[in-house]
Order: sequence, then structure tokens, then C-alpha cells
Amino acid sequence: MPELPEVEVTRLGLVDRLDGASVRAVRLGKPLRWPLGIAPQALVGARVGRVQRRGKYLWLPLGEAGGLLLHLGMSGSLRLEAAPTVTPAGPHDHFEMDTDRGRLRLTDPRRFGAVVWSRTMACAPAATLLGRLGVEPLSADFDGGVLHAGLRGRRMPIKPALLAGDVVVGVGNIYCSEALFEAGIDPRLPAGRLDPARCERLAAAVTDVLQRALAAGGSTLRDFRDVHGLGGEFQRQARVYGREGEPCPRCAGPVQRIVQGQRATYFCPRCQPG
DNA sequence: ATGGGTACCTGTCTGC
DNA sequence: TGCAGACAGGTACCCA
Repeated sequence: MPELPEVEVTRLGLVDRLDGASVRAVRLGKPLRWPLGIAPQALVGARVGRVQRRGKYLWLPLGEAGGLLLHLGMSGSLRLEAAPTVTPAGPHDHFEMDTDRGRLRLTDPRRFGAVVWSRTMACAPAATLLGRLGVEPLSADFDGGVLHAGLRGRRMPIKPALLAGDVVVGVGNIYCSEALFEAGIDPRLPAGRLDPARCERLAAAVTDVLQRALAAGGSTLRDFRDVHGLGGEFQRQARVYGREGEPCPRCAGPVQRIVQGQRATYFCPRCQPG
């Protein structure tokens, strides 16, 4: 997916344009990960509030009508098209919400994404999905201490441990490899073995990588688009992700690719000793 | 509690 | 050219 920067880029593109919009129609395409959980007509007439983000989830408040929890899965993106430019729904458009400010559309070829109705963020099903999420990496609450405390006792390698999202949210497969490279930490190191100094370096690297990605509009490997249909640029700045065999930008040795938990990890064995 | 594996689904690229 | 197989940004869930 869309990792945290891509979701935040999406949120930033929606928040002002949708704030106060009134819902005119809701249409569903093929089934997504879970059913919507409410009749689409029940949302007609609702007024949209300010879009929020928690981890990689977006929350679209709908006033009295509750709200929608959205996830972009692996291949999803949201577009907001103004009235004159609306295009017909394609085969991968699985959710559409017409408002007086334009049409919001979820395009998601792989359909790992989700749009789920919930009364509030604090009740099920939203609360269930959000309940296990760790700290927000771009908030003041996140630092090396949080990381160190959260990883204590874990024998799982740091790469999948960071990816799991229960200590810190939003660090997906690209940014995980990038942050570990920036911090000089071996992705295979057992998570609980990271000392406070390494945790401090890693927390700083996570924050830095995510902020730079956000500034670049996120990463577009294939599917991701912002609400205007534009791709992100961060993938060009990636130091190790997707660069197996290429020279490490620091030591010029070959970048290595390994598989951890069925996901590719890219790293430099010389610059990431532990 | 931790952690490993599986499942969901489609499109694209690689190698034979 | 055709086709099988690998691979892709995520994460809930089941089981050991």
C-alpha cells in the first residue's frame, strides 16, 4: 500500500475539499475486504466532516450518519473529481460517493482495501481495527524510548517487528528498509536486542524517512495516486529499496535482497552491521 | 504472548 | 509468441 506518507498525502488532498460536503449518492462495485455494513442509501444527505488518519486508515466523519473507515490495501487510491471532469466507473472502482463538491472514488485493482461503516471511531468495527495500532510516528509521542519499550523481549527480527505496526504504525515495506538503512541497523537483528542508542537512531530514521516521503508526495511503484491522480516521487530517492545488486550509496558495495516473513528486505550488509 | 504461515485478489514482469 | 511462476505498497486471522 500506500504506506503512511501515501495515506497522509491522500488525506491532505481531501480534508479541505470534502469538509462540509453533502452526500448525494453512494455506489458500490465489487466486494472489498469487508462489507460496508450499512445500506448505501442511509448515508445520503449526510454531511462530511474533516477527514482524519490513524496509521494507514482514513476516517471520514459523516455527522449523525456515523462515518466511514477506509483502507487503501496494497493497490488502492482515492480520487476526488469535480463535476465537469467525472469519468465513468472503471472495472477497479469499487466505491463511489457523490457529493456537492465532487465524486470521491476508490480504485483498487487487488481489492485488499476496505470501506467500513462505523457509528464512531471508538465503536466496533472501527475500534476493533484501530485497537491494535501502535504510536503515530510523526507525533511528539514517538521516540527511541517508545521503540525500546515496545520491542523489549521480542525475538522476531527488527524488520518484520517494525512492519507489524503494533509498536509504531505506518512503516510499510519500502520505508522499513529505508529507515533501517538510514539507522545502520541489520534488519535481521532480533528486535529485543536493540539497545537504547540504536532505538533512538531508528526512531529518528523512521521520522526522517516518512517526512521526506511525505514531502515527495509519497512513493508510486505502480498504483498509488493522490486525489488529483498524480503519482509520488519518493521511490527515486530510495537508497536501498528495489535496488538489489546496485551500489550502496554509502559504501558502494552491492545492495542485498533477502526475504523476511514473505516480504522482500533490501539492505547493505556492510553499512548495517547491527 | 509470540510468531509463523495463510489468505484475500489482480496485474505485470521474467524466464523458459 | 505463449505460458507458468514469481512478485507486488497490507493486514486479519488461524494455529502451534
